Amino acid sequence: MPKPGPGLRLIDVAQRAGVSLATASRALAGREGVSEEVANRVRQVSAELGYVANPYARTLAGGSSSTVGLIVHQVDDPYFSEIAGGVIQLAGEQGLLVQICHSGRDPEHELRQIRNLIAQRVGIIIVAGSGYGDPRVEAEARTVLAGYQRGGGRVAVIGRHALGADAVLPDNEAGGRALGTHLLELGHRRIALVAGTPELNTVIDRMAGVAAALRSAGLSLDDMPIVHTDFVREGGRTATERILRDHPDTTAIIALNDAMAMGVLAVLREREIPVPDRMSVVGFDDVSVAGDLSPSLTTIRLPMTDMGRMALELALKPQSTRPRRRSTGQQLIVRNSTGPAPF
Amino acid sequence: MPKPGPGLRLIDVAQRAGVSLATASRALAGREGVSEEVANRVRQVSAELGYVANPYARTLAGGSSSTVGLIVHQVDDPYFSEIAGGVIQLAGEQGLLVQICHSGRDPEHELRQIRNLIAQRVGIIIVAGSGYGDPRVEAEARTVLAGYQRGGGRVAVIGRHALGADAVLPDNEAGGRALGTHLLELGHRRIALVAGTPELNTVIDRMAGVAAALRSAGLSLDDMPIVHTDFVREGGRTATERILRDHPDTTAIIALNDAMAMGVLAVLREREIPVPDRMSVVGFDDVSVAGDLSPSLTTIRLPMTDMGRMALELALKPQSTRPRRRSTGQQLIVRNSTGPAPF
DNA sequence: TTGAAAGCGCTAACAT
DNA sequence: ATGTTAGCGCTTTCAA
Repeated sequence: MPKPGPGLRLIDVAQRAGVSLATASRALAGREGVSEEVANRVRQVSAELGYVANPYARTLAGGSSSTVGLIVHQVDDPYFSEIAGGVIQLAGEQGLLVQICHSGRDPEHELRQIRNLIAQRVGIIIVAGSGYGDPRVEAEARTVLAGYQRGGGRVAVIGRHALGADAVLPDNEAGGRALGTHLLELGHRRIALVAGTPELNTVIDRMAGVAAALRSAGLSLDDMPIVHTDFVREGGRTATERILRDHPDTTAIIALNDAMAMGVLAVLREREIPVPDRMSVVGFDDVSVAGDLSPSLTTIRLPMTDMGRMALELALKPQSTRPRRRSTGQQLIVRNSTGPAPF
Repeated sequence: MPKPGPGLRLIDVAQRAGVSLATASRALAGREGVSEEVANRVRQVSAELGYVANPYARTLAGGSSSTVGLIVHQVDDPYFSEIAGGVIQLAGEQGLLVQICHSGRDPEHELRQIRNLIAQRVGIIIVAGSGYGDPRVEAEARTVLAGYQRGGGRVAVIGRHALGADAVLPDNEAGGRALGTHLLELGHRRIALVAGTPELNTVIDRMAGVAAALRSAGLSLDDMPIVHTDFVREGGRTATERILRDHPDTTAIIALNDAMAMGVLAVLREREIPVPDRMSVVGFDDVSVAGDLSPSLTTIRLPMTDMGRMALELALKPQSTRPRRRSTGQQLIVRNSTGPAPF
């Protein structure tokens, strides 16, 4: 609908520079086959005129698309909004535009979004958010992305290993272990796990870390109550209610992300169960509000903004023969939601 | 770079359906000039084949671009991430893609982003975030957007009136008044204002509301300490420190957004100043964590997600002769950060 | 090193 | 109601 905006076309630049369309194109794209002198003149004229290529024409003609597609569960979930912030930041520096869409943590819907982005001919796709334990669920996405990559598209994923693409991997297992160790050191033995739905890889990995920590202390995760609910705040609420009802002697709750931890804290506050005096609570992610909660939350810090940047960085490099992997590191942040076991 | 993805073109659909390119185009676009019967057949075939139009070709040929550009201060600021969530939600329902970029609350940078989006030929531009009191600062953006709209582009803004476009306007003044009234009713008389930078319209409007409430009680904002700092969490911290130092007898602090309120609460917590017993605190926006803070925050609720949806709704309607305006409503949410004045 | 010309896949006049 | 055709602005062979 919008008419030619600036209305400035490459041919205008070419004419002013006294060269042909082809030469102008080559000069601006920095391709070779143009003398330095002519190339400079063209670039100069282009800058003076404030010329910006029409991306539709460019892409249609076979040039590469300068937009990156980003799929997140929900942008208004702080974990994802921080990742998105990182992607947008770096994209801005590189002159790229970012298209964001929601997967709603639904593999079907996610697949649809991936297809959509491919149909939109974005040049880069970044998929953020946990993968699914069941490989069949992701098989199709993997296939589609493989085709896309074969066609020259670049893909990077955050927090999933099974997609055959460059990956930024949060240290979920190490983080889980750090949380478990922290609580054990405080003397807790009756620890409940507020976990997201068990199909999520993130949940599986974080649980494995906790299990490892328990094992080192001669304990087993199998003896602890584990409640699987949605991987969001409300899930944390539900799970906590169930734990308080079925395992009233629990002294510590591990929530596998900060969103769930917020739900946990909310229920404990309503029931007037003192944290950490009667119940310790830990989260995972260290979203930016974690330190402002009531009480401030002990959690594992993941560098979400950097993870977004890293993913785009990977995608910006030429494709490698084998998928690259970058792990993020993690750090235990002890705040006021954890204390010694009451008994 | 990415090759034809599915490689499916409109002509393929047309052939399979046994019609011409033009007919297929008309049928899929829902334009008239095609018999119901043929149109259905084409749509059927298209669906079966999983055809998705190449948006670059479509836009280049003069069709309307199906992407909407959204400019926010920062996506990882909850206020904006919720707005973005609303926009993306509705966009998804409409089959549109959303390109997000950051303005960084810098008018120059914002202007650059607007230009960029126009150059990218997006069909719709949504600008979220406060405008600037000084009309000159926005004059250029206004001009650029006017040109864009003349060319058929659609624009909607959130939280600013001076851009000559359809606008979603938060009830900042009414909200400010509600906050002032609430504190006055609790008996507070020494109220300090933690305000964002005074160039922001949002700040000006919210302050005006507070001033009105005070006036109704025979008081004046001029007699209260007002500290202008950055409109973010850190600004709230700085301002609070200054207030505690210079006006130790203050009994209530009005922060003009929740981010600042979080900074206020953080400082009070560190100084062990009891909230609300010694100091009441209110915020503005009701970001989703407001209820989980320590203590939970009394604030003004704005329907951010809906505001995002509303903005896109406005932009989806054909342009009207005069800019449309929708106000959002607001609601005082009383939580645990406010209580009776201690003296 | 440079230019001319053939598309990329679609929409929109213009014919029929 | 349907088909034909001329572009949209660019990249990229292919010639010169």
